[in-house]
Amino acid sequence: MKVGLDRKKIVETAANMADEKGVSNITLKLLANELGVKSPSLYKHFSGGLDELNKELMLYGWCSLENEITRVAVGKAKDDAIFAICHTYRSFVSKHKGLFEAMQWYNMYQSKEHLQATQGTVSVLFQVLEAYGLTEEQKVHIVRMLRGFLQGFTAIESHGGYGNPTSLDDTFDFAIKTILNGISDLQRGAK
Amino acid sequence: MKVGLDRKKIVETAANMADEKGVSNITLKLLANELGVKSPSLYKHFSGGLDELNKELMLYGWCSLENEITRVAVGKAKDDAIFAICHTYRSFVSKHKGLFEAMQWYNMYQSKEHLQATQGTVSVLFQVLEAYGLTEEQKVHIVRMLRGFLQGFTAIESHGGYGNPTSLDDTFDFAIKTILNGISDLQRGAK
DNA sequence: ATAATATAGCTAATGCGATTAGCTAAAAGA
DNA sequence: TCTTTTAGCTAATCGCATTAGCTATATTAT
Repeated sequence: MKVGLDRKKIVETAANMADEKGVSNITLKLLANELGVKSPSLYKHFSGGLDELNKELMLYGWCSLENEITRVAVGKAKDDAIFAICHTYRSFVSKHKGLFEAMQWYNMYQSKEHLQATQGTVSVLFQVLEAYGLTEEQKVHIVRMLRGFLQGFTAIESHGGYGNPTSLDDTFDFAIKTILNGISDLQRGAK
Repeated sequence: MKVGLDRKKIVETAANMADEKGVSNITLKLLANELGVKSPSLYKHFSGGLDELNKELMLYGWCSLENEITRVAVGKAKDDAIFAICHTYRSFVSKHKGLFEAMQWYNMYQSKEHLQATQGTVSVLFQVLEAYGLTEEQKVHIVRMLRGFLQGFTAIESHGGYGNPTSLDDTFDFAIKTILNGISDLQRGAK
């Protein structure tokens, strides 16, 4: 007793468990067990129970992704930076399938707090886009397209939804290149 | 008693319920209630219980989407057809947020049967791409990119994840156009 | 038409995990 | 040292999924 838990330790353990067993298979009982504690004790740290834990898991996931992305984008610009960010995103998802599932649940928990969750990641993208001399609106389109593609592609990939034997790496790079071309077109004012 | 249920009626009711309350809030109790029956009775139609129901929900969703997409693509070719398909996909999701959630769960249920679920939708896309004279591999890349973008964009949109006031319609059309440009580049053999 | 069989739906019972209530002892502070 | 907080515990409640076994309606065969 008096194990000395805190929210951080709990969330991290839950994140690992999510990656191992899938986020929907996390139970307070299992989690408590893993932490050497009984399940009701977790309410001392998460009064909102399982719901609150899932919310924290989501925030934790986006925060981790933001950190990885920010780190990899340091010292890179333009297409280089975008490539690096996209690859980091994809590899993050492949390493954290369970956590990524939780990250997509910012539906159940809609509020400013949760909209902000993705904000960090989004703002890194915006910052990189500064270098291209686009209008605000154009940047918004690009960021949204990138986010949409990244989330969809990685979700499908991590669920084994792409059946064809063709290389997924090639598809991924092709897609990024296509989006980068879209940026070029905007720069040179193509319709 | 002897209400005369069948799987179809149950799945359709569940689909509506998913769209109203969210797929995670479907309980056999509520569903049975809605159908004028007690929850254990549902096991006579779905021996696998809630799991099997969710699986059927997923299959039903992809099948519905495939139908809508196929119907709208009749008599259209190339960019026209792709635009129409994408818009249909997006509007399907906005009309069926709950069902769409279920459709994304083809992870829990991975098997050939479930990989086939998306197959119908995918093959419509392939068919449309025939007209562009691309290689098999190029078609695979395009289809994957389209699927990734469509799923990600609509998921984020339906969760209210795009916070900016800029028009989402514009972003959507911009993205499709960008992908269509990618097709053109492939045709003319751009690097 | 009648008897035999199958089955949709029901009630009662089980089980499990989330959550709540109330207790206790370790830790922090006056 | 005395008080207060609080992390963790046990016991109890609740709701929902699921199972077991019953019954009456349909269906099929005779």
